[in-house]
Amino acid sequence: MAHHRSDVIAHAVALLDTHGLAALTMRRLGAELDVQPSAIYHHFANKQALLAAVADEILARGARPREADEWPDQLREVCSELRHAMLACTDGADVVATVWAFGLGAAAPVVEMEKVLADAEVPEELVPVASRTLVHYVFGHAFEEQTARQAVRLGAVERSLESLPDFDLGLDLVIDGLRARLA
Amino acid sequence: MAHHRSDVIAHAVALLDTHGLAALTMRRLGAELDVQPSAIYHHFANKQALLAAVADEILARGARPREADEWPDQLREVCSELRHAMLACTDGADVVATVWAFGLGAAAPVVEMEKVLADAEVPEELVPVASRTLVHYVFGHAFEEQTARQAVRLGAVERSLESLPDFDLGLDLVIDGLRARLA
DNA sequence: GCCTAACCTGAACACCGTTCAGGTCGTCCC
DNA sequence: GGGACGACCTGAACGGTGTTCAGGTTAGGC
Repeated sequence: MAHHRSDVIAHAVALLDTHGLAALTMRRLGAELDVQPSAIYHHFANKQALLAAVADEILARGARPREADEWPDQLREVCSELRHAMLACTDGADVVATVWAFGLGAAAPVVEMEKVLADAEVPEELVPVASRTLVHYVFGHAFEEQTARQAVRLGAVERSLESLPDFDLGLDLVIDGLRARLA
Repeated sequence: MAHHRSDVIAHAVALLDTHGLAALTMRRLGAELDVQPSAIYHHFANKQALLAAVADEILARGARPREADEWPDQLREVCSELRHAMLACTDGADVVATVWAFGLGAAAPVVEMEKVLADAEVPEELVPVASRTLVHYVFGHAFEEQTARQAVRLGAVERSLESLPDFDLGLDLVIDGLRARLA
């Protein structure tokens, strides 16, 4: 039975979630689809392109309605959605952050942040600075949390998970800095 | 002629810098040292341990004297040193950030940041939040800058490098947020 | 009923990290 | 002088990896 591109993505996300990024192999994904590994190359030019699609799918699955009126809460909404979408899937932060850094996908959250900032009358030259600072914070926090949790689970390293700083507190730090810049 | 652990690290950093992370292979490193790949395992338990040592070496090479008196400038000094150390070596940000996230090394900058913050009478519960926010920002910014630059150089993606936000501006955003929290 | 496009096969290529039994060599101690 | 020991290395192998390619199958539109 023939598969579509979306089938491949769905199976890739499932494989990623259940067995982690290391298990997301062309061979294993092929086996999961009951297909030769080379068949996947009919749908994606290479593994990077597959991962880009996977990252976009992870973000799409985490979409939540927008409800806030004020820009600080709007930023919190976007950042929180981004964070939860990545944490909802094993190694999600790694995949999304890498794909985004390469400029291959996962761009939607940053675009939305820049729109919120522009609507809030943040000076034009400050918009990219603020959006990047926010997204770097969200990626860094999620990546560290997910990686540390996994390192502990695998027993690779002894490290207290209690020391992980609170997400919202750090986010408010950046938002406060932005607010101070607007006054 | 027999090599020491430090020889292996030096050659690994050189290989990383000249040909990038993808070329930092046990086989290639062995060839560079005129030695079988398996010989490296006499010095390091596995590649992760090698990379941890490489990350520490990258940071050590970027060390610069401390001159600032006030805590905001002290933070800028530490962050700037960390950033430049990573950018000085091809894929340096990737290596250092990954090693740090796994808790295998590259911890010195964060320790120093926490000391600066504690000495500045930042509330105890805010110290880890602030240090993590800063380090996530520095890692994220450096990683994006290095990755984007490489993606463009390889022609993998069309993307303007002009849109990269200024490092110091974003850093000041976080420091301002911290300052507001102290008042 | 043919043709085209989508989808897939199966084998191969050139790598990768890692393991292991064994070998060499210098240094220290008796 | 001789033996033990530790550091360092060999060479082959194992079980993976992403990717390529010529060719095969099959479903749908004209």
